[in-house]
Amino acid sequence: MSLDDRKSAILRAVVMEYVQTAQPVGSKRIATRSEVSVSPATVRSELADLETEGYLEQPHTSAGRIPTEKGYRFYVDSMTGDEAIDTSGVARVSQFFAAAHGELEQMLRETSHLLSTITGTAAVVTGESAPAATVRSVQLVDLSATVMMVVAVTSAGAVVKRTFELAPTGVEGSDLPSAQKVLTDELVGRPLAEVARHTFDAAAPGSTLAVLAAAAIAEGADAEGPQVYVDGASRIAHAFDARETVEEVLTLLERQVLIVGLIREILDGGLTVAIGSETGLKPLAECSLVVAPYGADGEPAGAIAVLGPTRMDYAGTVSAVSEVSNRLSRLLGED
Amino acid sequence: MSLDDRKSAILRAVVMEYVQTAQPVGSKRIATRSEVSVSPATVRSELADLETEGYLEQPHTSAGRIPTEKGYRFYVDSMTGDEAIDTSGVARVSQFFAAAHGELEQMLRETSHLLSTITGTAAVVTGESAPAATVRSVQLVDLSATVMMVVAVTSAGAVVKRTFELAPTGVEGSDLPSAQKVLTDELVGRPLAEVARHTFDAAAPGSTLAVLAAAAIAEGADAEGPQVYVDGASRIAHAFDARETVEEVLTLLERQVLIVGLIREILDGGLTVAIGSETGLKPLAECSLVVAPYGADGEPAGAIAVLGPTRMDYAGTVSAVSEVSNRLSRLLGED
DNA sequence: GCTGGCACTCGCGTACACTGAGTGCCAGCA
DNA sequence: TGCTGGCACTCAGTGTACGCGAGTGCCAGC
Repeated sequence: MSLDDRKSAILRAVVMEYVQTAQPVGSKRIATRSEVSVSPATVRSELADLETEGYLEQPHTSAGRIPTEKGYRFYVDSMTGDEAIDTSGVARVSQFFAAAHGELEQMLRETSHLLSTITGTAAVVTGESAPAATVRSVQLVDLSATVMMVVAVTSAGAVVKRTFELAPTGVEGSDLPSAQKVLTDELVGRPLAEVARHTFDAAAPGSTLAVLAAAAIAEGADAEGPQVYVDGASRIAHAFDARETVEEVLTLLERQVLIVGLIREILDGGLTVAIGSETGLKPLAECSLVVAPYGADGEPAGAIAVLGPTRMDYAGTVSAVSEVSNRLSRLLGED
Repeated sequence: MSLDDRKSAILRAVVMEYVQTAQPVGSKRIATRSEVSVSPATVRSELADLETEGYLEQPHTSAGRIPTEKGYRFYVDSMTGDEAIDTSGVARVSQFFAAAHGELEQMLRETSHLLSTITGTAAVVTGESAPAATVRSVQLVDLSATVMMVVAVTSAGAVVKRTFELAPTGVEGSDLPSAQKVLTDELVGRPLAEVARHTFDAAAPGSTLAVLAAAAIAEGADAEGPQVYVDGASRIAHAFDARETVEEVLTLLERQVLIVGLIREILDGGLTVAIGSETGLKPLAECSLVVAPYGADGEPAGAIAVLGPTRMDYAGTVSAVSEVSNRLSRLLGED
């Protein structure tokens, strides 16, 4: 069911006005906007239609209209990309990525901060999942007589580390050099996910220590958990009146596994907007999520997301997320 | 200025009652508690005294009393350790540390979660500061033709990593083995803080690459930032009515550098309680902070802290923080 | 088909009285 | 001297009444 031009313009005007003022918007205010040049009475008639069609709702009889999820959805779907181009936001993104350097993790952390600052709400950046990468280097380090640490670097530049105890197993720490050689020879080049089930030649010197170390790497990779960088959670407190809502949303943001799953669920090839119940989570009934993947050369490496109230600046947020995702992908592609 | 027994008992009763109910407490309720067996009129007279002495205040004339910072301070100073022993909390701490194993970082993260769950408010765990440790191992890894990564492990088991580019410097990646040897020979055993100003023999093969790598390590150690694990920030939303306060406190919790500085500032050898303005930060005017150091064999390794409203369960929180700090220290001492 | 006009609805803010928890003070009692 | 019951007083919070005004739906007329 599509809307005629005037209805569409009015609906879009309602959304923009409501997003900006957080107040139910009435016919008079719409009529004075430039997009529609008709009288308030005409607008009222259109508003009534839009309400019966489910795009708008009235908090109470004598109030203006506010968009429903369906209304926001129409607005988002009808965005052309040229509304409210926040040049300062884009400029900040450019500036950030021009100056970006150094560690991937730190950069992702800063990216989430950037997104949060630009959009004025909470931002999440997801790092790549480790298991896909291959082992690039393995290093054994003895921390004490009985404790060893194994550090593996993956082709993606991620570091997996884990300490393990020698004492209960009776393995000699003096096997370190030979175990080091076994590990390097046998694991480098293999996918991280295969390390757990790799079998070593039991006859080779240092192989028992190598087995322990390999197991530790596998454990470390599992325990690592998802890489998630959340920033601007405090801004959620700004967005909602009900402290209960604030608490629920914040709690969700703390459950990183949930967030990662949610983003993965919503992600759909490109930039996606999930509005209210579309997120599939009860605590997010009043929230919207804008997600986009990033990665070099079409290989998805992770995702960036912005979480705000349904009443959010979709145009600005989408352009910010899109810009960050593009620049981030390009940067990764350079390496 | 010390208080006589009855005044002290009444003040303590007011604090306990207010912490529990969040309501200004009146003379009648105090009189019906078991600690004091006098009439409400007598209690009123004492309350009036306590108010003029600055331990209590009245929100308005016809309301009960609530403790001032001075009142809370007296209460905390007069705690003997045997009030409201939350056995279930201590049991959970025991259980947690009995099952604890594996990576230090992950354990600290889980520790902050534990503290937050037990105390019902926000918890912070600080990791050790890297610069103090010495270098235990250095590993060079080539990620691509032009990008290298250097990974250093410290004696404390911390990993410092950093990528750096070869391209602009014209350094050959083929020098890797010799640079690896130079780095290992010259850096292992030295404090991490000294790596930045170490000079290499320019004549040695691979020394230019080694210089780059050493600089990268130093950068990585700096960029690492403080290790901070915050959990239960969402519970702050529960503690305050004013969304403004919530936002300020949450923002503070996001500024990890601030938190670390704050904790270091407050920490004073042992378990310390900072009440309201004692924290020295405006946004925390209505908060209290319970901090305690941990570390093996008297060597401080970090700190744990609980951040809640001034109206918090001091007895329970102090016992939880104390228990966690002890168990954590003991666990670290075992290694 | 758009518009101005009109009657209607209803949330919100103000005013006001009432209630009740809690206080300070005082006279009397042990 | 110190505790207690009694009493007048204060004042936040609550409920009711009411006018205002923003906003609506409907309709006759251009």
